[in-house]
Amino acid sequence: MEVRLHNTLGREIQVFNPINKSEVGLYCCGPTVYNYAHIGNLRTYVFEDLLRRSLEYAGYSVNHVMNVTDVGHLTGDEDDGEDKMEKSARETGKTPEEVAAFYTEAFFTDIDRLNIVRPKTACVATKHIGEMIALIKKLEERGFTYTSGGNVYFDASKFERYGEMALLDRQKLRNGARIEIDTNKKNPRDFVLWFTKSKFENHIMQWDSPWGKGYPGWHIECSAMSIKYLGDQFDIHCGGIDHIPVHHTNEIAQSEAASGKKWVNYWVHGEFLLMDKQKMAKSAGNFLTLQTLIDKGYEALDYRFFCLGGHYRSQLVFNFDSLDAARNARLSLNQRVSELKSEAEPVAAGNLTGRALEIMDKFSKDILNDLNAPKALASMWALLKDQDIAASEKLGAVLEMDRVLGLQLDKVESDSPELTKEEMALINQREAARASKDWAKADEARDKLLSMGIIVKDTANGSQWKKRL
RNA sequence: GGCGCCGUACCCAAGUGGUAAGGGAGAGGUCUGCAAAACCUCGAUGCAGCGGUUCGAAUCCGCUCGGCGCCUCCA
Repeated sequence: MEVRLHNTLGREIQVFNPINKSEVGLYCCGPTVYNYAHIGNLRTYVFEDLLRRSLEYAGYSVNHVMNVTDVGHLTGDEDDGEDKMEKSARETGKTPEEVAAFYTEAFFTDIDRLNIVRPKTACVATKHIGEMIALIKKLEERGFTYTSGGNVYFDASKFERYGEMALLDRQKLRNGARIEIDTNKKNPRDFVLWFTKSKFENHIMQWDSPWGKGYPGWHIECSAMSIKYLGDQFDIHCGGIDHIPVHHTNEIAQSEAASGKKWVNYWVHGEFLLMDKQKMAKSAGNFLTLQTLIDKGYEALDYRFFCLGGHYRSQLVFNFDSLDAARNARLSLNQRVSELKSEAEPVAAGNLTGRALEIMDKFSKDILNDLNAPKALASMWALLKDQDIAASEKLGAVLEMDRVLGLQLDKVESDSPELTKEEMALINQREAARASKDWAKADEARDKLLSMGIIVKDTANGSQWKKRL
């Protein structure tokens, strides 16, 4: 099946053609583990998971690599010049290593709860300092660097296509609009590859290098690690839209300057989650974590479902009314799947026929056309609500869809639970009360069953029951 | 100041030239002892506003209004 993706290089939807027909190289920018991920960050990982699952759905094997940044970089707008990792460490009384370990674990807990498939390789920055130094040396040998004020800089003027993806040439950049200008730079677009002159005192995390003891610049780790695990040319690199102008621009410059080749063929970027019409950001203090949602009684998958309701390239407005809508919709979805499971065995995806096959094909076409999850979900509802499709076909199709959607429909229990003796006794008591028209007693039994998680419904064929999902 | 983008029903949200997907909430109905669930029906003659192009525009162009992001912390 053909996959189409919006490529930031060229700003258009393109047919995806991998370098290697069987395996796709996919690099996703990962977390900086100095704090919890917020749900805006997690939206991007849900999008990347949708991308990975879609590629696998289309028949590709995906070599998925993600970095874990445990080297701190500069803090926020009210920058006091401190390293994020070390700031967090100081505030919590831990070492940077302990901080990294704690938030790395928290991050993977979150993505597991969201049913995001873990990357095949999660590479840690501090374990790849050697590769970073080697890459900087290569850039130095090829004449793309200079040293100033003790730091090694990338000379952007030496790389002709600098800023091409971000369309920087069309912009009249306002230098230092938001940050302090580094007077060591020859050109505002230059960036640090290796620091030896720390702006901050007593920097804990430092390594020996040919340029002196110090630590790497922000961008070099992604280039060094992606090249190590995926080669100096690979298929897809993704991340948040905010990375286009700086981080990814600089990554492209240093990677292509080092190899002399085009580095990445497709750049795919996810849009922001908005909170009260503003971007959700740690620095703005308006962020929510997944755990906060769970503490409020939502499930992680409710948030995943919410994310799938919007297209990854559109800003998505978060509020609790919308999250409630997602939760209710998912509850209804699970109920339907549960009922289908009690009625029939799923038809294998390859054996779908008729209307179910038609809907399945539309679903595939939409999801593989730049990951249009909202359209795909509409197909899913069309399938489930169709009166003429057999339960076995519906179940087979919806489970196939869930390979991409990742809503754990395979784990939904069949809607014919075994009851305990006590529960069964209550059912029988209620039936007896109903037979003698003792409605108060019957309702009491129903309420008690409900409190035990059993929903009773009366049909023409007698009472039926199901577990509350 | 420059650049990128958005404005679709009560809410969220698809739709980039052919006559408005889907979800949630809501209303009415069937069924029921009552519920619940399920199912049926209803819901924008309209896509921020005003012009223009076109046989035809939410979709293209212009202007106006409103909003978001970026311009080296950022998903």
